[in-house]
Amino acid sequence: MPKVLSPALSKYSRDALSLLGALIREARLTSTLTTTEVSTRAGISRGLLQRIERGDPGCGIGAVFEVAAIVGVPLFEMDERLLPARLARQTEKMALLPKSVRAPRTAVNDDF
Amino acid sequence: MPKVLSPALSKYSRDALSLLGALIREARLTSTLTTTEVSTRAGISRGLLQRIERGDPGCGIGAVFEVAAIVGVPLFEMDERLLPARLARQTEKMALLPKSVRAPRTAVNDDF
DNA sequence: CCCATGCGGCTTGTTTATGGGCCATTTGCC
DNA sequence: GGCAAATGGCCCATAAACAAGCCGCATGGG
Repeated sequence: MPKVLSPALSKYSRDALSLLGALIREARLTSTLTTTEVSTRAGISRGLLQRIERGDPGCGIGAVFEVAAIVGVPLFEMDERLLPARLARQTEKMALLPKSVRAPRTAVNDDF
Repeated sequence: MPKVLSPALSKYSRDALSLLGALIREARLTSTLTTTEVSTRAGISRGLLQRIERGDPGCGIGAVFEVAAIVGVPLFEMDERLLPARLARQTEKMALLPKSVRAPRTAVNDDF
């Protein structure tokens, strides 16, 4: 018995996935790199690269990011050099907020 | 006998993963949502959400994007409403480039 | 037009992630 | 300080991703 079918991603997520895949494919073709080339560099199989370019939600995010990096698709609309600094800043911010959240009465309970 | 250990992601990818996880966690805490809350809404387990916030490369990209969407982390530094149009434009562009690439002599063979 | 080659899809076996449970610890509100 | 709740970590069974190899078809250069 199959079970209920994965809850289905939101349209936003699916669109984002498709877009990322398309950007990767475009970057690869523009660079004149074959699927074999890129997949080998990324340390993944050619089949997985195809799924990534197709926008398959099941792909490991590590593999996707790695491929994006290889073909030159910026992950955060941000230069590669800036990322470490950005991460450092973010990490600092994290220290300032609470480690855990407290139950808000009931979700959005503003009936007063 | 194990095998060689996954090729290890590039620093860029690892940083990007960590940053995304941190952004998600920040957004969740800011919204006062518990891990259980968010994971339930995303249709994933609490454990997976924890790995996502930790920046685990093995997480399915679909799950990560879905969580990001739920807590409100913009995937492409772009408003949710703009995504479909952006995807459409990209899709059009894709039609214009070659479906396959031709072998570049030999990698970067410009010894003339 | 012909051919080499890139590509997409499929199958199979194995590795791996995921879900669900549980516990110990930390955290923040009262 | 006390306590309920949130978090993080671990284990196990199952489902799923992944690699590898093969195919025929499409494609673009010569």
